Amino acid sequence: MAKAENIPTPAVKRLSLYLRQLETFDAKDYKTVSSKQLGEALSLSDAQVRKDLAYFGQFGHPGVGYRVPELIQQVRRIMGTDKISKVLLVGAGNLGRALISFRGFTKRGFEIVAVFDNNPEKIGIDIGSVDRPLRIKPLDRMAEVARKSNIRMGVLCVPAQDAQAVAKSMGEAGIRGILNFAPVRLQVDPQITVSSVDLAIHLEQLSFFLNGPGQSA
Amino acid sequence: MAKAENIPTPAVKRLSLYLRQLETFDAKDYKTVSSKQLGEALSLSDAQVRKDLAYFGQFGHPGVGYRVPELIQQVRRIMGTDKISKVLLVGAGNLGRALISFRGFTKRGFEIVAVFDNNPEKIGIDIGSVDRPLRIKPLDRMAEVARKSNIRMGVLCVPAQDAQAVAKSMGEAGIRGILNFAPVRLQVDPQITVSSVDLAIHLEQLSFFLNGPGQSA
DNA sequence: CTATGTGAACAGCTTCACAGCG
DNA sequence: CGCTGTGAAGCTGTTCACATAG
Repeated sequence: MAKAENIPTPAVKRLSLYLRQLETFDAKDYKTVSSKQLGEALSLSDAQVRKDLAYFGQFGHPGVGYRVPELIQQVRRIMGTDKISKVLLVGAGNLGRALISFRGFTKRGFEIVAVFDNNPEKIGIDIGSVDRPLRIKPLDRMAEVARKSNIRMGVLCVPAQDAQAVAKSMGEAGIRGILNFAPVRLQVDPQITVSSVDLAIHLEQLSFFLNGPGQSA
Repeated sequence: MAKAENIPTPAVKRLSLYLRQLETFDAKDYKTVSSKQLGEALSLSDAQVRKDLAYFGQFGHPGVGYRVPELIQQVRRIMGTDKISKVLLVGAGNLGRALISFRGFTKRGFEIVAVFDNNPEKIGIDIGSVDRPLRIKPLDRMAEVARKSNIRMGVLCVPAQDAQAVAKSMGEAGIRGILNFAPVRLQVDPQITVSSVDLAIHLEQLSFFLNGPGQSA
């Protein structure tokens, strides 16, 4: 019923959580699951779960709950992770290399297929797993490679001072979604979606709750 | 005026952003900055900036703006990052090792002082920078080390299936804030604060906006 | 009788608009 | 005058409670 435009952003975020939890239930051979069960596993109210899922369609069966494999398929389709998405990565530093080896991306339908860096000492080096190595390419080849392989998502893990420039290049290379690890607010064209992960900020949040105002210590 | 309890969570998150932006202005030798300037740099409204800062105290000077160095100090104090916080890390996999080498933590007042893993092949190995190596210790020594060094924050980057058990151990070791990279909802005692970073979910978010409903392609 | 989907009530956050201070 | 701090208004998201379907 809901037509994609009125869906609250928090609901979209939780959709990923539902998928993961559904997969866990599926692995345990649950055939159906109720909004209550799903909610308890994720610390959400049952009403929240129902309302969220209802934004995307009518998946539930009154008196029964949600059929697990069916809902998994639906959610994957909605999120576009029913097919594998090719991803490029820019910045072969510590974090970049860790992300290339990160299994979690592959598990959820993302494959890093190209790596770029502008450090001459890194270009040409193979990184990643031995069985499927990735050769680091110079940044100026990004547009060419992205277009040829039709890559539309990119991971950005270069130093903060380079991030804005690289984001611009990514846009010009046809990248439409950027996962940004640099601690800056990227200015990009409106058709490009940016999702930022700021590692230090998360620690600062913890610090606030531990050391901030209202603490006895 | 506001007494720490009524502060909206989003405002606390933005406080980190303000600090970072203020430091940028400070590096450019700005003496004062207005809520408008701060807001523009972070894509926030000026009213938002003023309201957020006002939750934590009266820092502004009417007709002038905010004095940059003064506000930096205040915000650091509020967040508890005016002093260096010791942090331990559990899980010396790819991500863990990348985080240990990550400069961003140090820059913002966090120092990783101990690393734990339960893989016998890793225990005893030195990782991190050559000048200040960290020797990987077995998990069962965590409580001892944490108490001796008075460590209250921890980074958790073990595989999903081990995360809950390790989180429990961290609680028992006196850790009060956990930065969790495992894709699970951790169940912890209420006095423990958890902040989770789920890398795959961020990519899924991008996928939704790129490949999800309402896309022409 | 069980569990969904959903309008209505509620809560929380953001924006507005302006009084007040330097 | 310029810019902050803040009640009031507005908006977005969450919870409630119930009609409805199996």
